[in-house]
Amino acid sequence: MSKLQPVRGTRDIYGAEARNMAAVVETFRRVAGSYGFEDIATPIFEFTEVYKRPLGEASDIVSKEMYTFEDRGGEDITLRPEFTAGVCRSFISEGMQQNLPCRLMSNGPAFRYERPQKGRYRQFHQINAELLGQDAPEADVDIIAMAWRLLGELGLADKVVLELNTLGDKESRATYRETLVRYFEDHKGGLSEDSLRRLSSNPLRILDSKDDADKKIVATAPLMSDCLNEASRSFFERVKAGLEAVGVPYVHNERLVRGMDYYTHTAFEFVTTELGAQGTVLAGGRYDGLIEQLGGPATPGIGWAGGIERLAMLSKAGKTPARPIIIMPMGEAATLKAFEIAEDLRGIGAIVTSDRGGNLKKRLNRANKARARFAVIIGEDELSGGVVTLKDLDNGEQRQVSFADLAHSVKAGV
RNA sequence: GCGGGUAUAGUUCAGUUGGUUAGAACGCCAGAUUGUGAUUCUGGAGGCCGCCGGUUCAAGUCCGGUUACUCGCCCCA
Repeated sequence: MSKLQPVRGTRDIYGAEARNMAAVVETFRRVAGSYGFEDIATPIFEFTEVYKRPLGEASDIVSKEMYTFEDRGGEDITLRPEFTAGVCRSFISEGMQQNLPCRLMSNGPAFRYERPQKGRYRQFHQINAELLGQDAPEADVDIIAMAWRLLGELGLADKVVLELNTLGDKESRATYRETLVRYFEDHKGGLSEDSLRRLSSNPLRILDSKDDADKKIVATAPLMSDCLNEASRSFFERVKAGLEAVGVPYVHNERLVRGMDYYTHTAFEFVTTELGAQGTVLAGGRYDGLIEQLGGPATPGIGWAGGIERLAMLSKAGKTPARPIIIMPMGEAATLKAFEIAEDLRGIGAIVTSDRGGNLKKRLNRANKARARFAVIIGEDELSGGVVTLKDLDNGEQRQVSFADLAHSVKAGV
């Protein structure tokens, strides 16, 4: 008996989980707003080329994780696997270079065909921030400080560590890559199968390997910091100095690399040990060549993305909604009057629903399950007397209150 | 794509060395009040034991396959 269930790697989000995720998004929008970021909502699918080119043909995302299909018009379409490329496409399409810098925030689903795991889904949700048009390292500091503030407001300052690294500019990165490949070629015999594959596809990734044999070789591998040219070195120094000035703690992790090809200079990850293998909760970096690569005007950029599910699992920031008031009209005339009463109570900010079904016993029972604070009972007796019966569901006490006094009584918490 | 674990009621789980009508708790429904809940009492509904096949006189239980979930690898938010 195959049950009707959501597609593998997708799921229904409701209840406490939905509240926690909504709280992450709300906090993000408020915090990013305070740094001058404004909303942008780009389509959740784009022409495949938009993702393929910047991410790199050989990247895992492009080579095996994208949801790509041909639509009915024969267009090659891909569901967004990440936000940055789409936002940059939008920047170009809309001619935003006229008004730099752009501070753009967005949130929503992204799609990757991966094996699901705790904190990893095929449809997952991200918050995303991009700062376009500033090439100074202080922009990196701004955007990382914003992430740190967000994490703090989510109560995660103690659960998360900022790991920071630089990939250098194009030139430094190329030099390092060569140096590294040469080193690993000399130690080929000891490398794991995965790392041998990475040697040709993404040698920097080997630095991040969890294989014990690899780790030994990596331990004595040449460092990025030894291959940085002067410009890259001073860029990184200014990022670090800025972070210290603004009070964001970090650790320099020489082994931190990025999956996407388009990153340059600053790369960072906020990681936690509380989510098993999916420890990265928010990550990003600088991507100075990306917009040009997509065919736009050369424009520097830096941004990050945070996993909403992962942040929500850690922070549990969602609040249970305020307790409702439930109106229980008995009879036709009372039912009509109840509409008016309900609207009055909503007018003072209360959460109000009406329960018109079944006997009073059933309705009170349901009210109890709904965590209701008050029941407002209105039958023929009440109606003719111009009152309602206001019942406090915590202590069981009830009394008659006139229509005119009801809102006031409820507000006073009586 | 690769490896480990799990699959029994709406939910969380029991279920002996294979043995006949598969259980508990919570939840749900009804009754004990005709206009008074959350407590209490009584009763009830709800399971092709994930699916397919094999071994056996006999399978929820053993074996194989499959699917889903889950943990890890890969990769990533």
